[in-house]
Amino acid sequence: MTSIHDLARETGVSTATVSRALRGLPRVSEETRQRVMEAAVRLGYVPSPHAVGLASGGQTRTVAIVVLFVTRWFFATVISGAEQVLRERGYDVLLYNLNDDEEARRRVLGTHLLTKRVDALLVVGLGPTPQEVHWLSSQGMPVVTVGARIAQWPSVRVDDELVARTGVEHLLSLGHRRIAYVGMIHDTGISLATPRARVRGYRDSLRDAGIEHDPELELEGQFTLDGGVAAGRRLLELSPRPTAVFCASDEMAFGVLRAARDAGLRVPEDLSVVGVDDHEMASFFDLTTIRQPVVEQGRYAARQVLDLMAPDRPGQEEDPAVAHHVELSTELVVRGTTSAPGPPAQRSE
Amino acid sequence: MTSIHDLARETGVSTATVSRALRGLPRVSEETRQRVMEAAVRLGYVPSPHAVGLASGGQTRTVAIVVLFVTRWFFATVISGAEQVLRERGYDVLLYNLNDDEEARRRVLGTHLLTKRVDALLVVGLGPTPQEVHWLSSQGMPVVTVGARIAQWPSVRVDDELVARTGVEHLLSLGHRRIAYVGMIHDTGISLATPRARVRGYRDSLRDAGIEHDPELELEGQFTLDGGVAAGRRLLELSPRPTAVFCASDEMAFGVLRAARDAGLRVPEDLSVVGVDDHEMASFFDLTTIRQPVVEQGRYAARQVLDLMAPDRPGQEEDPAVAHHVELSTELVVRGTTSAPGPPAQRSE
DNA sequence: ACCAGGTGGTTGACCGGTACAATCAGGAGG
DNA sequence: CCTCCTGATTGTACCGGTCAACCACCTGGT
Repeated sequence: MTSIHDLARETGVSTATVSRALRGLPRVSEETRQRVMEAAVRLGYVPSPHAVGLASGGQTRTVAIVVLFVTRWFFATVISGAEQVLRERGYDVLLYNLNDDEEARRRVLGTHLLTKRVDALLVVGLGPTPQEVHWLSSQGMPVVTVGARIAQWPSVRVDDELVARTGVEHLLSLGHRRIAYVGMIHDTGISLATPRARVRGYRDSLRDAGIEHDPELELEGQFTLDGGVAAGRRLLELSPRPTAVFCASDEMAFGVLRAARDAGLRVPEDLSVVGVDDHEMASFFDLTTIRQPVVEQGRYAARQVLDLMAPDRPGQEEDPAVAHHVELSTELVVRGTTSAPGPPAQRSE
Repeated sequence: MTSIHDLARETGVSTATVSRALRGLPRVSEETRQRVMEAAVRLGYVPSPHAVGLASGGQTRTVAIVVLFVTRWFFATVISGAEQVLRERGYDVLLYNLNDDEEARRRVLGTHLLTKRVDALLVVGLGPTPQEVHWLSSQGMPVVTVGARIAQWPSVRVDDELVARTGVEHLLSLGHRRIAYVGMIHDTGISLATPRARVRGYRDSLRDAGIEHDPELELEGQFTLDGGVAAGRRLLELSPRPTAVFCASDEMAFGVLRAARDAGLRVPEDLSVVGVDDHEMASFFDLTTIRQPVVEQGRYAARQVLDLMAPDRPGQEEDPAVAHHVELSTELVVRGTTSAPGPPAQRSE
């Protein structure tokens, strides 16, 4: 590997001059700069990131993004939004895919990041434990969360409780009274703020409408297609059957639709279904859903991370002590999977 | 930030001893080691990756993965497979999402990677230009490709030509003669080996069956859902209509199914559809498809990358001069979207 | 003719570790 | 009692850059 010293020898100037020439700093004659540049290209010179980092204050120009599942549409989309704005600003993205592995989570949040390979951290969809929050803060690591609200850190999210209320109230307004919930009920170890807020919204809406809470109607869906199918099946075995289902994600809603179809039920006549996300396939299934801006959440979070790292920019006059929580708005998209409940006993058998 | 010097002062030993104590090297008394460890924890010591890298031969323990679209199921899944095995071995993943941006591709493959932030490179789904190949090779960068075969570099792929043949021959064997192709026809700038091989396989199968090649039946699908819908629509306006479609990806196949449904056609009676991938939603649509092992391709590629970086391991007796090309096997999964063509003129109008 | 000030460039001290040669203390062996 | 050996530890030269201080030279004002 050719180093800056080789270039210096080659062009007959000092390493300092080479360094400045290459970085376009002043105090280098145009002629020298040309010579250096030429030599750099000719010898295929590439600066060592380690040396650069060491010498100039330890920046890595890298941001870590921690997600639960890269393969899930929501996460992949957030990543894609964030990656784009980070790359535009010259930052690289280090990806940690926890894959629901508690052990991996511990290592990543506890030890690996601490190795300071990274200037900042973007946590998507999982709420770090207070311990981890404390640890990362004490290391001076700038962190932004997406989908979870930690007091100390800026966050970007949607109002998950409102999301659930919107969905459930849509169903209530159509006349449904027996409304099921498919989502995540029990924590699987990795604590998720989102599912919890959504159940809460669901329950509150029902309560506000004077409907008693029926634990039988709350099902585990794991936020996956298959989880949705399984939940859907169990749901349809109940009697009386619910007339509507609110699913905490579109993917689970797809699963429920499938289960309904398999059971020979008509949607929406026999069963209304609402999802959350406006997944790229939602319109495909003609699914009524609560749309949330996903790429935007990624973009926004990335910008917050950048702000965090460059605290003093002109025109920014905010109190740095107050973490900035952004809540993006959501929107009910009514499509074909919801309608008023059909006549209660129209099935033949 | 506390450095190794602070620890040395704190414990009253030299930095050299601290370094060895922390890394578990011999020639350090157990007692000293304990003292150092304790101090490290107490002061929240974290070694600087830059310093480590600089001092010990410039390794970064980071592998870059370059993909076209993180949001696409195939890519996300490959990433997830690769990330897992890399992380197990202590490597981090730097993600570059090209997002079909020719400019970004140039920067990443041409300049950014060269900054040597990375020990190796995993390229998924795009074939670097000969120039880029040469450039990266000359920099001594280990590269493995997924889905494209570059002579100089190891690769992991499926036989895309065979994939297409399998699909088309399945349709031929059912009696179809007028078979359309939906995939990518024209390069969008970023050169893709996969789509090209699949068209080739499609054409060859038809030729072998003595069917003349009809350019009207080859449609651009962009490998997306929407692209599939659009292609499907155009397809169904043709007359005579094709009786079957081979789609180069499941996502496009979903789109075609949608278009068919919208047009009031029955699948498979009026139109047979075959996809490629066995996408997680394929069984959902009851789609006949050619399954390819996706996570495995990621895993396998990651292992190859690791081998490339650790050339001499016991039990490895291969010729290093010969790049290793792995071809994983695929499998036709027959589901409900294919059948013999229906009676040619059974439609009423 | 002399000094202020700007340009083009050099030197050497870091940055935070690693690695290797040298040192040192404390038995074992002769 | 001296030599040799061994395990523990230290000193210090790197690794490949950046940065501040310093220098020589030239120009122009007075």
